[in-house]
Amino acid sequence: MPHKKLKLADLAKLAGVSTSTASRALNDNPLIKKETRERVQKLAKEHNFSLNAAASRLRLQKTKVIAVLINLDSETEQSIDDPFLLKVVSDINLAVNRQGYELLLSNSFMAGTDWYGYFIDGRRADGVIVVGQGKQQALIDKAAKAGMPLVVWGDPKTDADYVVVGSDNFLGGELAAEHLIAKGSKNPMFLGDPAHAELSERYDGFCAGAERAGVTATQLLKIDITSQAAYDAINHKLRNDGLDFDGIFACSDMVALGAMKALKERYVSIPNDVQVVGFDDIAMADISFPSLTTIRQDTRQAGELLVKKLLAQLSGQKVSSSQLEIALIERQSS
Amino acid sequence: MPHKKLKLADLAKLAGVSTSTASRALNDNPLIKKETRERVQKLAKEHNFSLNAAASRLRLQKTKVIAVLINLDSETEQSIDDPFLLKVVSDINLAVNRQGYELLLSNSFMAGTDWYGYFIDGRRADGVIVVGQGKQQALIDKAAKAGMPLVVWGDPKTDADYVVVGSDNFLGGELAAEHLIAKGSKNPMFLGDPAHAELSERYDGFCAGAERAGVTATQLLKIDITSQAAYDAINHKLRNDGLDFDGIFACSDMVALGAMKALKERYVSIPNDVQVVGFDDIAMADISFPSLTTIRQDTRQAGELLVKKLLAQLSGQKVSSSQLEIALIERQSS
DNA sequence: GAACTTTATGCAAACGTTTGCAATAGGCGT
DNA sequence: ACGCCTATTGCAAACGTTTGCATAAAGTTC
Repeated sequence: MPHKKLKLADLAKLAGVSTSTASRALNDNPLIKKETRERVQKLAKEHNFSLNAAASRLRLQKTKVIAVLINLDSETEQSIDDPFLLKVVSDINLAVNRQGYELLLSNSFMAGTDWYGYFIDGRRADGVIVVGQGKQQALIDKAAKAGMPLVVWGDPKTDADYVVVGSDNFLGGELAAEHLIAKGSKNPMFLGDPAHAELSERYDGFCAGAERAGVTATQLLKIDITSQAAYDAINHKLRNDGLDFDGIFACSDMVALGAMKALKERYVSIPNDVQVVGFDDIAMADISFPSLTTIRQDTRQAGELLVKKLLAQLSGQKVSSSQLEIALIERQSS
Repeated sequence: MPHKKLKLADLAKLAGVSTSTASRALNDNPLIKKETRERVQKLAKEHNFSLNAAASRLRLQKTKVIAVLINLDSETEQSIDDPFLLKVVSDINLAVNRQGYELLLSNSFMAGTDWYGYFIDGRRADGVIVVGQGKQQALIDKAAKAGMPLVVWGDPKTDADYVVVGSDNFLGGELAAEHLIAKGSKNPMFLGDPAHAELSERYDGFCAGAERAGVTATQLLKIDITSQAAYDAINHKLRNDGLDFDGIFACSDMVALGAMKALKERYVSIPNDVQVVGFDDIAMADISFPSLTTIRQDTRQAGELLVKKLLAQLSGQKVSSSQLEIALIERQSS
């Protein structure tokens, strides 16, 4: 039997009511007698009826869709391979669904530069969650100014007129520095690129924490934030400067893992010669050997909060940025 | 200036033409005089005009959306954390966009059990890509029988009446076995769970390859396919049986990494005492120490092919399952 | 029993596109 | 001048919901 597609009107006919009654019944509108409502709903289930979302959206001017815009750093079209970002997206997905919304996965390639037009005017989504501030702060600003319901995963200390949710990166840096020093490190080093908003917070926190713990001279090894770059940089540094550090605070776990590989290859003992602290707490942190001490970002709560704030905006409330709590997870690398 | 939302009719008025002409002009319909077309298009750009997707979909009965349905193995609602699956999704995303489609990220939580009704009747998507056959083969079958445009990422040897794209898992197993043995392994072991369709192929290939290379007695260590389970299982085995194997073919890189951690902790040298080969080639394979020899799955090509086949279905063509080529990437662990 | 309220339902318009068909205008051959 | 063809545009219907308003039936009050 070929699939016979029913519309609301057909369902209504089956139930012996008008289309309007059927519509209201499906929405559990108390205007309709309870008995009727249940009859219609039961019939809908039996026939696997589902509303035409396109028609519904057109009529309601609402999509019940949230777009997630992944802000790739690179200009070149390429897939995301940062496991942490993917984890964030995955947790957003869950939170979105839990609120009865659907998730449109997008990127600047599709959205172009006029995000408001594309998503909102185009009735593709009711609001947007931007993951990663990347280099497109200007576009985010523009969209926010146009009044687009918008929440950004990034550095919550960003001074902008849009809402940002992110971890307390400064505190994370502090914790890392204090931990390294408490574990005996005299020459801790920061590995990352303070040019990124979030990372600069981590670096500042790192310096502040170190100073407070009595270590004023911290090194900064500036690199692209990939594990490959970390690997190369540490190799290069060991060759040139020798082992003039005894602790590393890496700006992400992937960077930390890259650094550790270089250390291990050169028989630098972790944590005896060099202690390492990462950031994110991706799955690999626990599986690497030695396992990686790191600052955990609570992605589950992040997803929850991002969505909650976006929905609040949609219902007209004024919301503000906020920070997520973080925690140091101590493992073997320190 | 508050954002003034224009509809097609407004744009038409601006251009001094009728709505129908404007519509056709935007679609580059040659019925319309070239000059007029260009005028309308230019005007659209200037005013950041974008069509109301809801209205368009309603009228066209097409959404230009492809849904990606992530088939979680576990019953419990939880986020995906398998980096390989995420990579697949990410590459599908790119391929989808390249074809001018949008990507609806979904899961069984939203779609319920009547996928056809939800996605197709509900006009949420034109077709669905299922990632991971998981335990819901029945649901996939049902959707396929209902005539839903559908492509599955999984084991292409699956005998089902839906289209599957996946790697040549059998060949992967063979390559792994041959490589291990060529590198001197006498007692290679498979680490994984042959209950899964894809993994059973890998296991069968592994056995066949070993046999052909002259090793008839291969071990099988059956585990949940997580790195934690692998870690635990290897630890347990070393304690109970001692080191009675000298090669591991892990069913995935994550499993391999978990196993390697256990080996390293007990000072079993890789690759001297035990050689390890993984499967997938996730980013971590290269960064782990020692770096992991593995069978690379070409996720980029996978995304491309999945989308291509789905679109072919949409245009009424008959398509069949197909296998992706794989390659052994030799690194330090073997 | 008239006037009024309450409860339950139906009618019809509107959301913004796309497209078959009709219409207009100009060109050209006879 | 007439018919006919082509090129370009416009009219109006349709896609399937949702909802303000009208309606109808039934209950309540005086």
